[in-house]
Amino acid sequence: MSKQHAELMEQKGIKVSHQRLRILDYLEKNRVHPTADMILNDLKDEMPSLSKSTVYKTLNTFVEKGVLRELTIEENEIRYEYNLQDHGHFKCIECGKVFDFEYRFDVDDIKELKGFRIDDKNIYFKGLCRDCNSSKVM
Amino acid sequence: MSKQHAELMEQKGIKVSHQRLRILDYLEKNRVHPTADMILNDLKDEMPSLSKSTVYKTLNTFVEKGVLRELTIEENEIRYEYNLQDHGHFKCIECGKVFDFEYRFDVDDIKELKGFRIDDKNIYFKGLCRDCNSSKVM
DNA sequence: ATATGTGCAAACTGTTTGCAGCCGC
DNA sequence: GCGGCTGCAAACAGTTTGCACATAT
Repeated sequence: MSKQHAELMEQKGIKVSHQRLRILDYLEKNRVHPTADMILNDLKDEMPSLSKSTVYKTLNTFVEKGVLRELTIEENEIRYEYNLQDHGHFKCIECGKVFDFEYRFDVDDIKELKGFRIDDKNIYFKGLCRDCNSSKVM
Repeated sequence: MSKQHAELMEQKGIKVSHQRLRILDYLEKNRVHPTADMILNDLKDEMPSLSKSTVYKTLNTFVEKGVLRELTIEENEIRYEYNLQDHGHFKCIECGKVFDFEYRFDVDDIKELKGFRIDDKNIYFKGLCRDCNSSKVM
């Protein structure tokens, strides 16, 4: 919903613009952890003048202001997601899809990290998703 | 120890060469999860003719053959480590150091991943390490 | 002699930056 | 009219690639 997103931006001190709204709407709808390039390509159909630099700058702004989260799953690309809640990711090496999962991880148990301040937790697995795994077996 | 590394390479079907030995020795000694660039810079003092492409090609060979592990902590660089054992990483956003830690993570508990085949687990946190954290408090 | 590892430079890719022009308040 | 967002093109950085030469067996 554009209206809620406009409010969200104002709360976070981000100037509302057409491009920014569309990018945020896109990320809310397309929860596939897209890269900047995917976002650009998809939005270009409806907004032919949209530029690469606007997409990158916008995404960086959103990440800085805590509206989006950046994911490092592959080393050569940044993926973005709307879901700010703590959760893990699973990337299927066959079909390329990225799945979310919930986890419980007791950080206090880890003796090596006593006294550390943990700001950001990142957990991702790779392998075969259910569909790709079962079609492999057959 | 170069000799053990030479044997290891032979076991894994990697031809032994001077450059490859030195790079592997370096990674065994310098357990700081270096990037290709750090390795190149450090080794260039003793081996001025060593080239970027040799370092990259060698590291890729080692990763393919399972001698080294690749880490994705930052999205714009690949780090390498000699330690193949399953463990987590913590990167301090202040001093930049990367710490290892052991974890227990029961994957069978995760309902979203039932039926998935998990090949690779990757866990990394960011924040302040003990030293940087305590100097912040003061 | 042959196979393959090495080193140089150029190509590639995702991301960032500088700057002129445009838009909304 | 002003601030700042947008879009273009160029710059950048890490990585990969093509190719000629060097090297070891």
